[in-house]
Amino acid sequence: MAKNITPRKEDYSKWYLDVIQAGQLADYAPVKGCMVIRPTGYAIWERMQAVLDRMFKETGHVNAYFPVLIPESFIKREAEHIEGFSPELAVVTHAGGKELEEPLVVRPTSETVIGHMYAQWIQSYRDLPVLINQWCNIMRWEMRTRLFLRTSEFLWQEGHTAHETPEEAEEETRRMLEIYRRFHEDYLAMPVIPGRKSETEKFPGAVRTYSIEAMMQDCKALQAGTSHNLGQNFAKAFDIQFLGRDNSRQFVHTTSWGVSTRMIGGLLMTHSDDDGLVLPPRIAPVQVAIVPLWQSDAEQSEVAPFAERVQAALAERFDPLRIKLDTRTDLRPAERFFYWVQQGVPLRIEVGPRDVKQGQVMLVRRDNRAKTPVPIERVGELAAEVLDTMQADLYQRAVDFRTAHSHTVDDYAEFKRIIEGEGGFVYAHWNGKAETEAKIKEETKATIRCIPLDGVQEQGKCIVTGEPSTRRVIFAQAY
RNA sequence: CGGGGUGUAGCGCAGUCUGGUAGCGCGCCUGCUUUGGGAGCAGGAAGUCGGGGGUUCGAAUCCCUCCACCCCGACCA
Repeated sequence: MAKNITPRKEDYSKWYLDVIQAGQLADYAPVKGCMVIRPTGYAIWERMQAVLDRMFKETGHVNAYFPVLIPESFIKREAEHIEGFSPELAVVTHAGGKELEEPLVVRPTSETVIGHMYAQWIQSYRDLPVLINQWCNIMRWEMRTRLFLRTSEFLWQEGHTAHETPEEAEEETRRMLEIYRRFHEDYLAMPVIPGRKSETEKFPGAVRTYSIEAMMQDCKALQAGTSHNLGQNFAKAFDIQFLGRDNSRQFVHTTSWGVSTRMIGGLLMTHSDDDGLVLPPRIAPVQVAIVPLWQSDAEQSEVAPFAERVQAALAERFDPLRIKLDTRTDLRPAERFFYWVQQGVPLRIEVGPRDVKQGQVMLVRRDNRAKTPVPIERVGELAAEVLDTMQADLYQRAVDFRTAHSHTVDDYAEFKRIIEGEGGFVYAHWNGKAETEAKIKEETKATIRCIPLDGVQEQGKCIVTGEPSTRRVIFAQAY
């Protein structure tokens, strides 16, 4: 049984790696900073993809694919973009046995190459909006890496849209942020705070960057998704012009938005415990594991068909591919139980000779280990109920955790005490200046996570300089 | 790039100071007993001790050199 249900804050990094190992999700690759995602880890990504892809399509987006190699000159076209990305580019200089005339950059993001294509595709306002998404891998040669949270190569989706007016672009940027919020809260059971990034933290080349910010179990913040209003910056750099309704040539307004395999890391650091993964039912690749128990052949002949009946009953209500019947005989029951615990499967159904006699099965929740005997006639219905409850409980538990570690602070000394102590989110007034932000980061390692969208207007004084401020921003140490 | 640390069996480590037959735990293989919460007993396989050079009768251990990785900063979805 679990000795520690919530991970210890000290050596949280080690705990995190242990969870990944326990769940057999990923390994470090031979190339520094890159990772191999194993089938169990990839299945989680596939679930995320499936749900998000549907949400994108419901909002009118379509998928396409652009090349992994980008001419170096493309990256250089937008001044902020090249400045932001050049330190972390991987560059191909040789191919076909000789040196290339122009080096090719392994995409760190695709605004440039997509902008290049949009310039050719878009001629008229009738061509707008363009609403394209791409599922792909990208590479950013980060100095320090961490499985899922920050690897040199990672999988993500990047949406790139082009619009006729600034209003439409802003609306799109906010719409996609809202989709990310819904996905995280409804599926991943991760409460997030949607907000705007400060100038310092925004995407290189963006006019405005929005993000959703989550709190991990060690009270550090994780930027879980971003949505950028790129204004006309990339349109001007790549000459994406169209003939408007008034017969004038205009630059389009573009957006980009993305979430990545980092979400898997965030999921682990939100819900998992010392025994391994805890996956919310709606995102879990395997929702139910049925573990039949028998010793003798006689017991097997009773229990096996009973377990299959359970499987069939569940298949009527759940995706059959997300139900596993664990008939392994080379592992003892305790080992099979623990295997599914480590994998984070939300619901385990134990079926033994005692249950068969009573016409029942035992439902066991992953998160709180609660066991409930249920009659086989109602197993599908009650399993679904337990999963719904568990989904809601996980979300509420995360909300409560975040609430317990959020503070409203007006005094810089207290600010420092909290940030350097237990950590968490600190809501404080700020004068809006980058130098103040830099000073706070320098002194406390805390950065402005976001300016919350639902923040209230109030008169206050900057926590450092005492200058007037009209709204609070969220400070936290971040991954 | 700055500061700190580690390279010994698949994984985690001891042994290094004080040179003398390569060790422990987990995992793996075989057999028996177990089996409603991470098994027990017995047997077994597996290591050019990060690479190269030097000192020595003899080097995982001492010296020189190179390499790799990890942690803390700067960078970041």
